[in-house]
Amino acid sequence: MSVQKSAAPGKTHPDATRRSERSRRAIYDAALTLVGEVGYPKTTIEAIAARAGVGKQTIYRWWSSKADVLLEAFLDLGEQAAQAAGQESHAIPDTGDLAADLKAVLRATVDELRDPKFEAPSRALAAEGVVNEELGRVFVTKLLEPSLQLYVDRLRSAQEAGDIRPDVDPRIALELFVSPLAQRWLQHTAPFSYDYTDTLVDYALYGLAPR
Amino acid sequence: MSVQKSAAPGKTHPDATRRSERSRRAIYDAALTLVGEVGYPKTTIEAIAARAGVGKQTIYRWWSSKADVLLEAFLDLGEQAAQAAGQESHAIPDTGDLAADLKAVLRATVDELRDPKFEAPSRALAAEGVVNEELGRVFVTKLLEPSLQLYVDRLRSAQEAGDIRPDVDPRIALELFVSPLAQRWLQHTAPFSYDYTDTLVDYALYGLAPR
Amino acid sequence: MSVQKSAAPGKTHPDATRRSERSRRAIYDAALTLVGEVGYPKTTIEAIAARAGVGKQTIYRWWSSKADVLLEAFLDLGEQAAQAAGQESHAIPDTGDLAADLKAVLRATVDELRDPKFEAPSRALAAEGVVNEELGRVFVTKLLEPSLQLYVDRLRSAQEAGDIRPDVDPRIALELFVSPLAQRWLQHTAPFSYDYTDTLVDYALYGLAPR
Amino acid sequence: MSVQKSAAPGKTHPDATRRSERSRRAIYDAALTLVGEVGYPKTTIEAIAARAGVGKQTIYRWWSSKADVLLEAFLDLGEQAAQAAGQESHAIPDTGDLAADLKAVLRATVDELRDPKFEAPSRALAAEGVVNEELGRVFVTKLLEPSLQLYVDRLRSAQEAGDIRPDVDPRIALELFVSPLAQRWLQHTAPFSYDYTDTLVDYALYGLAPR
DNA sequence: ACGTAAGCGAGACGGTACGTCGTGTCTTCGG
DNA sequence: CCGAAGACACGACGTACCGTCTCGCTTACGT
Repeated sequence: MSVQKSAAPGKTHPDATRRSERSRRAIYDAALTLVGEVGYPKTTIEAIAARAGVGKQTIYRWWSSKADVLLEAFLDLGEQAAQAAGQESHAIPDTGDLAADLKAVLRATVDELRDPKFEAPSRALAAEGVVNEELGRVFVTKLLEPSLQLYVDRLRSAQEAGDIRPDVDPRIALELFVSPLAQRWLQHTAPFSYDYTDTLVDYALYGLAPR
Repeated sequence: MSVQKSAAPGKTHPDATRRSERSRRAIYDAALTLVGEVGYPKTTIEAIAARAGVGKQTIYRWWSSKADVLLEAFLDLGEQAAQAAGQESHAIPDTGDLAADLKAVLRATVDELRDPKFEAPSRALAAEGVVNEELGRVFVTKLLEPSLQLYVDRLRSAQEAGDIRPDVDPRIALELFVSPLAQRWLQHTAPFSYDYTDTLVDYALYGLAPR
Repeated sequence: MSVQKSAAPGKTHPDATRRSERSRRAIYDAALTLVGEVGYPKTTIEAIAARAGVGKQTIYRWWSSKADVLLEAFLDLGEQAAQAAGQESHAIPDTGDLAADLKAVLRATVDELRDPKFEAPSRALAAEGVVNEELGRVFVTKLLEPSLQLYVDRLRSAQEAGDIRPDVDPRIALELFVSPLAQRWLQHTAPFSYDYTDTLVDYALYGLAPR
Repeated sequence: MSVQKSAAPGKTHPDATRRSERSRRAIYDAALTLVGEVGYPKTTIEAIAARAGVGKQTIYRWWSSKADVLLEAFLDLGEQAAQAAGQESHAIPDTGDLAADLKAVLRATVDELRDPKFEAPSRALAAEGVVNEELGRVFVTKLLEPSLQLYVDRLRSAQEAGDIRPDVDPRIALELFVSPLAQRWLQHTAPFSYDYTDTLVDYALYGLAPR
């Protein structure tokens, strides 16, 4: 996968120093636009090349598949957004009130998942990752886990403050409220709302059984 | 979508009474087999037709897409499995020990998700459902929700027994342990084990905060 | 070929006495109309059946091919025209002036060949006959030769009158003026006119060499 | 039609300078071979492509129809034969004896029409030309008329020599012996022989009426 | 008069070929 | 010497007809 940093053992990339930055950007833009317009399955490499004003070979030279192009385009989009947002931290706030902090972050996540600009490509990537293990691995590693790690950090801090039982595994704990939201979004099993995410946090923190 | 009960407003199906049961079965078998053998993306309608000994048109006559064929084939597989299992109830056991009951069911689910016979087609359908809302809707309605309803029933019973707080919404509550498992399976975010599902049940029932 | 009267040695026709005259007529009409409208190659048996309000099998029951249907339809058209024209003889007039008689008949032929009602089907049949020897044989036997025989008769009469050399073979002689006209019509090698057919008769009767 | 020289007003051909000569030749060969083997109607574009080891698209890129492919293949065959024959003139011999010269050429024509190598494709093209005016036009222009022009030349020479009446139109005169032969061949109206063509020349030159 | 067997309209079926589109490779040519 | 342009072999698409095969349903015999 092109995303890897280390040199692939097989055929290596051409000289990256001579690469046209112009083309790279145009391809990212075209790919994201097309996925938004016609959906992932109808987005073709030929169309991306045509829209980007680029030869097909220029795409095949640097990426191995449509999914690969889109994945890098999406990563790039994220980086750009991050830079645009300046140094605004992605860390989860730590006001001392764990429930409130988690609810706030999940509400922000709800908003983000509803942003149509991100929806089409991220949904496409998630779907491809379900079926294509290689891409899925990269998707999780590069995009998903870094986000989840923020929850791990906040939960550890809560453990130190005594708000979470010390024997709880934060990496599993975060799934109690993150995964339900993810599933509702991915599989349209049910709509989501602020109320819903708030409830998730309450249930997760205090459990279902009577205290 | 062929799965719909109501007559479609657009072009209607041909006379279903004259339909060849033989062909229908052969197509289901071929579709499931091929998805298992070469994966969903490389499964083509031409190959299904050839393998089933059927004209392509016979597929296009009754289904609107590859995804539609596979969905029905999978539904049919489920029905057959259900019938084969006779009246053996799918209900979640109710021994009075809620945690034990849930852990047992989730362990069984883990086993099922690992069964390669079911994995390829269900993964394919789930992925398609992520990106194709119409199919996703049917997938959820016909396959997912009926299974989830069983948890709702068991949780309600637990509420009556006083094992779950009465103000808890069972439909949301079940997501605390089902969705994390689903996400690990779908997105390969992390491997799953009996330990993991046991932990999920414990966290969900008793919460993360100190009691 | 269905046109044959004698029972074919192989599979025999179904009971002809129960045949639906209504369907037969409707099929002839539909076939001729369609050939006129969309041309022979785009005329399909399915379309003929649909247009005639007839099941496909009713066509396959009585005819062996599209060409066969059209041939019979055209023969029937000719018979109908003949009957409509009453007993008006098709014989070539014999006024005693051979050249004038031939010119008159050829002028009538020119008119007929230009009648669009006849053009499409007869052109289609002629073309099919070029490539399909079996049909070509029937076409020539049933349609072409009977017409040519009329010229043979007239030329023989002229031989008796001393207007044609007695050693001339009339069957060959008629081709001197009939075939050129046929070729111009069939192959669009050149347009035809009354002048042209008059010239043909003159050349044929008196030769090219100085007298 | 691809044969046209002028740029078509509609969609234009792709860049002809990059065209694969190899493919072109292989397609010609495959087309002619297949027409010879299975006949024109059973010759499919798919089969031509497969036999030629070529993608279907490469055929559709350069030709508009099966007939068009075959026409060019046949024209090419003629050109190759012409080149192979070197500068050997195609002109009709002029020994001074017009009748003998014509008889000789017609006898050669009879032989050529019987050559199975030429028969299948030329018959197929002629048939197609009967029904498809556009192709017919090209067929006549490129193949038929150039041959007929040779007769025009010889007849004019005969006129200068006084062997043909000066008021005779050579373009019409040649049809007296060429068209009958053509019709017998095309429509199987009757078999042909050297005797027959000899007779045609005699009748045509000296007429049917007593001298 | 009444089955019963045929022709009939209808149309689903297994196939073949169509003409188009996209893939990934390869070659040509211009900046 | 990279990159745009695009021709190429390949293969799947979804459609159109082919010719065969049931389906009921008349319709007309032959007992």
